[in-house]
Amino acid sequence: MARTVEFDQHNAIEKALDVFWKKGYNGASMRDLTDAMQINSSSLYNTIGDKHQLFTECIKHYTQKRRIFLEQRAAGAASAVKALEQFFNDVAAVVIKDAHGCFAIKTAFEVSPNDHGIQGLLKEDNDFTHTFLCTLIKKAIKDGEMTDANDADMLADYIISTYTGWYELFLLYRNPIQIKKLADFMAKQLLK
Amino acid sequence: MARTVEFDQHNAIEKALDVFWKKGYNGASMRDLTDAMQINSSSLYNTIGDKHQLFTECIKHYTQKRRIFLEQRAAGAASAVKALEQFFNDVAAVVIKDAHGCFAIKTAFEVSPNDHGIQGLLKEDNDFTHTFLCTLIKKAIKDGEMTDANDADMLADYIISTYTGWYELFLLYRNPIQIKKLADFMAKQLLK
DNA sequence: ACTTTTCTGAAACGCTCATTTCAGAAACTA
DNA sequence: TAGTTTCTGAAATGAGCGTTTCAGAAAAGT
Repeated sequence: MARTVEFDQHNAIEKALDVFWKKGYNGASMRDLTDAMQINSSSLYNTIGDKHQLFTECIKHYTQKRRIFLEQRAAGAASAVKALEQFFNDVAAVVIKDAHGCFAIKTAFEVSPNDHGIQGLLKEDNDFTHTFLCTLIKKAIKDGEMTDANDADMLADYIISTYTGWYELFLLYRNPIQIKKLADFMAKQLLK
Repeated sequence: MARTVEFDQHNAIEKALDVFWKKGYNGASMRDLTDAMQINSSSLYNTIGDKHQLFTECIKHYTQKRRIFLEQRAAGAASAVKALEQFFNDVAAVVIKDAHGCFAIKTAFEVSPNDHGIQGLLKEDNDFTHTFLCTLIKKAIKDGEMTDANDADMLADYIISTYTGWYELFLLYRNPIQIKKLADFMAKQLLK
């Protein structure tokens, strides 16, 4: 036996995520990344791998974190409709908080059209959110809290596609009130 | 006097736009660009300028083209609601057609958070679409074709933010039927 | 304490990046 | 056609890119 890895991989990936999030995949240099991670590039290549593998880990880290958050939120809700309302509020709050937009959405536009591996990871992430929303919608319909005039799959896609646009608007205008209004409107439309 | 510029600047910018569209600002190299434009880099620097100035021209070119398209469409519609329906159909068709998503939206996520100049151009573009939709919505309300329960400004933002999400979904799943369903649902929600 | 294994830091790798230079070709005027 | 101006093409610039190398430091087992 001999010495073990010195740096905290989990922590280093979080630092790398911050860099990729701010600068994008192509905009972030290995120098930027190793500086933020506070490790030498040889250590990086010996453990995680090259730039693309590091990016993949960052995507996985980001999506898993969100997944855990969603599951916790759903567990604590009084009803399906309350959980959906909670979801809209959460999303609006996050949109307003993130200075550089959602990392997954950014990546969907910058990287995924030319990278099937990353595209696959983003699809998985999206599928999870889709299933999460579908379950809530179906439950709300069964409990008579929502009308069953539309199919749940489409409504879930609708919700997902709507808040993607909130990110774009907020990147351009930085107006929290604008986003709040949109979130309220969507909640009113769907849950009345 | 002496010789005049040999290459067609307008055409060259269109070629550059294609490259930026596909690869993004940071993903496109000057080599990629001059190859597609079929000019030498010295000619490029002598006329348009550096990479950033070229990108700026591409954004202007793209947004102006869309502006002209919108104005033509609005002029030929029978009523405000018909024009809005037309708009939804047009957007859905373009989303399905563009392999790499909307250039303006891509840029909003990749470049604008770190570049106020580009951000300003995208805001102008967005403002134009916003005003375009607002005018139609107000007219529809005045003509009794839409309910005036919500304010037109918010509804315009709502429409814009919704179809941004269609682009993301289509980039991930490439499913035209999914997009069509969302467009139909939005039209039904707003224009019933 | 010695050996063995593995990680680290600094330097170097070849390559591509955006940008500049400049000699000569091209096109205009007179 | 001669003279003038300006554009073009190829080559060169230095900096930065992602990645690899390797000597030596560090930590484990014996």
